[in-house]
Amino acid sequence: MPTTSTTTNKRLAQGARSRGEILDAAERMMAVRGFDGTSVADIARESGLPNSSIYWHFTSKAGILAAVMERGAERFFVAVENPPRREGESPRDYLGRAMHAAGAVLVEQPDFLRIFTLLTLSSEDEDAREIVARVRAHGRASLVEMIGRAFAEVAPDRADAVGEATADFALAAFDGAFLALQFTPTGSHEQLMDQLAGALAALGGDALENLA
Amino acid sequence: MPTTSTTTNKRLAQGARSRGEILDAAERMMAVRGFDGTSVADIARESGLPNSSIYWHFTSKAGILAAVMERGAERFFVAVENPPRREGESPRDYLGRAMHAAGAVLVEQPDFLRIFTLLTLSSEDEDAREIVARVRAHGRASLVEMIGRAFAEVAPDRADAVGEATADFALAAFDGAFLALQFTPTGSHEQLMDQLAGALAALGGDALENLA
Amino acid sequence: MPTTSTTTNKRLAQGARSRGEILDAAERMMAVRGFDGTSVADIARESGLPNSSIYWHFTSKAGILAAVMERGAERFFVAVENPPRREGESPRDYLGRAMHAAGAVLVEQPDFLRIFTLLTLSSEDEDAREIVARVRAHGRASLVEMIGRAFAEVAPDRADAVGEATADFALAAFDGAFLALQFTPTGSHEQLMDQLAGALAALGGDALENLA
Amino acid sequence: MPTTSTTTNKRLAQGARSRGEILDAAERMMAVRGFDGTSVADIARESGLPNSSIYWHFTSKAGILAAVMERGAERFFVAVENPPRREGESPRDYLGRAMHAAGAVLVEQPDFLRIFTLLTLSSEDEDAREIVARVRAHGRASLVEMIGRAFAEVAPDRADAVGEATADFALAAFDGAFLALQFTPTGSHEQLMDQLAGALAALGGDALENLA
DNA sequence: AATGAATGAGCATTCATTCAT
DNA sequence: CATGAATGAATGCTCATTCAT
Repeated sequence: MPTTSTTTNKRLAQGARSRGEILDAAERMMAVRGFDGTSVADIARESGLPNSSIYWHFTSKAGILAAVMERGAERFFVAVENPPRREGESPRDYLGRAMHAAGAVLVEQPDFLRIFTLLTLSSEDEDAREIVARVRAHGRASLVEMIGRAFAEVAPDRADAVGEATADFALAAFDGAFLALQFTPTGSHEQLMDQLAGALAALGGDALENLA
Repeated sequence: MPTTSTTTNKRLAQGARSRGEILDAAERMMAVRGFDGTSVADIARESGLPNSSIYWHFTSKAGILAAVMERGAERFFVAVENPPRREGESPRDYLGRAMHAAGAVLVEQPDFLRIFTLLTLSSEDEDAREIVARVRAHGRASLVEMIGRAFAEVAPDRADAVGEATADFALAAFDGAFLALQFTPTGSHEQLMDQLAGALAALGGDALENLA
Repeated sequence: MPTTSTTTNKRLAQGARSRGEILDAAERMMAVRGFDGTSVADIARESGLPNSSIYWHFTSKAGILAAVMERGAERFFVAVENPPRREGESPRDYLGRAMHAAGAVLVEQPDFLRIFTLLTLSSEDEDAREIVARVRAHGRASLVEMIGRAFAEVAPDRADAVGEATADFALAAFDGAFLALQFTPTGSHEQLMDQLAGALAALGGDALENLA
Repeated sequence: MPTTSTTTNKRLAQGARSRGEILDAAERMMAVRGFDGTSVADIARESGLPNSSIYWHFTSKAGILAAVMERGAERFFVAVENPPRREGESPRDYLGRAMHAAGAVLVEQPDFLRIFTLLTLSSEDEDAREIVARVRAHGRASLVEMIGRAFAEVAPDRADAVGEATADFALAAFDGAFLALQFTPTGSHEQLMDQLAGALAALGGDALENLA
């Protein structure tokens, strides 16, 4: 593992570069072949570094996955910020805009999402489950906020409750859209996002009534 | 009159039983650890047969997966039959009933669906892709029919078009519901199915107007 | 193993046919891939019989080899009969004719000779060594006789001694010719045989003088 | 000035030593049991290194064979240098001396020659065939030169043609001598070499006349 | 900050052989 | 006369990991 001493910056820089290259290689390969299907030797070959150098930067293969996910989650969290609401905008219109923005992550970070989804399905590993839980919770929170913001004007008091009531459905549809895209890479995620916005507007309206 | 003696049949029957046990073991393990995470030795141990016996029944590890999927797909196709519509039933009500029935597969055949979803994400293999394609196509067709049936009374001429327009969204939401359930095994798939029915009723109504 | 009882001839005939097909398949494959390189499963596939049927006809894989060699040796012994001498024919001329005839075996029984040569090189096995010894001894004896016959007229009393003195060299050259042919299948074995006849005529002449 | 430190060299040297030991073990075993008859585990046991270490030094079992042959061919090429001719020496006498020297390789490099001959017989592999072709071509060229040198004085203009005309026969006899020695390890290769010299002197004389 | 060499455990697969039928 | 099913031992090879340098 790298020392934190104040040796020449060049070494530090080179170290960081190598680390990044390993993570890039690992992310690319694991997205395609999965965690088990990607060997440390594969990552070494892909990154151009010798096998053993990987163990200087990471303690284990699982450690690489953890680092890939950590970096990916960071980027993901940055990307899923909801847009501000425009005055007078209907819930349906806001949801359309926000969902469209959120959908960008489907095509911009497919590698991260593939590994993430694979992890959702196979994680017996404790560390992995924790990351999955954190990312899912964050994604859900973002959807809760999005839906809440959509209904903030028409029902300021019950907006949050509406978000809470429909977020799981929204998250499921979002996940499913990603899955569909994996199988049909040419598919239109934009139509799916738009339909999801429509669905949430309707479901939200229903929930609003039930909460009355 | 069969020429094969009863003694021969006994031998054959035992062979078929062994084959089935191998498939059971493989399905169970691959659903949990994935294809790469499941070794042939694992399957052997789980099925109680020696490693080499597996190769009497299947030509390769990939062949086991293919057989697991084939058998699973058959069972799946049997299970996803849509219920008949009741007279006077609203689209929303029929969709609620049908979706609820369809949702049963989520808890009844989780192993098959796990492997199937894993395969959707990682399949570079040609044979695997073909099975995935077949099952997805069948599932989608079933949803098209379900939605069409729901709107058959209110718009006999445009019912099929409505199904076609919303099936991809429905499929995505269905997939996503399964995914959510994998991460939160205690979650309520019934609520998700009910919300999906509501969403489809709304989206279907919209589509109906656009088609007018 | 087959019973020797007087059951219907049909069964016996079928048994013999199967046995022969196994031997044919084994000879073909072992000539190309060697003994170790040929699996029982290979022979089964090539002969069209199930794996286990082979063990009804032969006790072991080594037993198949033994049978292949036995049959091959029989055929070989039939083929290497030397032609009779013509009156007044010079040693060189007779050797030319006889060597040419003997050379036919090089192209007519290449499979047997390949396995035989392979066996010469690798045989640790006792049974194999014995067969090799028998065939080599027979081949050598045939050459002794050939050379003896060639010189029978010019030196009736020392002809056999001449054969004895040059047979090892003749055998070596013969073996080497076969080897060369394996590497260069298009090569001319006839020229080699003719040169061998010339060489033996010369060496025989020398030997004749030394024996005087 | 080499940049590699002495400590690094130590590591490298040990690696080279291990590689050599693997080759030694492989050569020894393959000469006795053939390529197929020698397992990687055998080589590992014989060399004292674990199975997996062999794969650090070589990419495959076939790669080991290739390396064994490469090294063996190099040594072989060094060993088969023909001696210079002495003034006034007869073709027969020179051939006797040269053939005797060449025959040394039969007892000094039996392992290489065994593997080489085995390869001649069984090589379907392309790389193997290439090495066999190279070694055979080199050996033949050496014999051409030997015979040419023998006749250089008595027929300076036709000496090369004589070599060319008899080299294939010489090569065959040489191969055959090796083969005979494998079957009868106690046999006298020296007598065979001497007879081969005699045969070549005679055949060469004939060829000389035909070329006149 | 890195890396060449090594290693024990495990991988998918094939082996020669057996045996109940 | 024949064979479907099975099996323990081995096959060539890859795995994640370690460590001296």
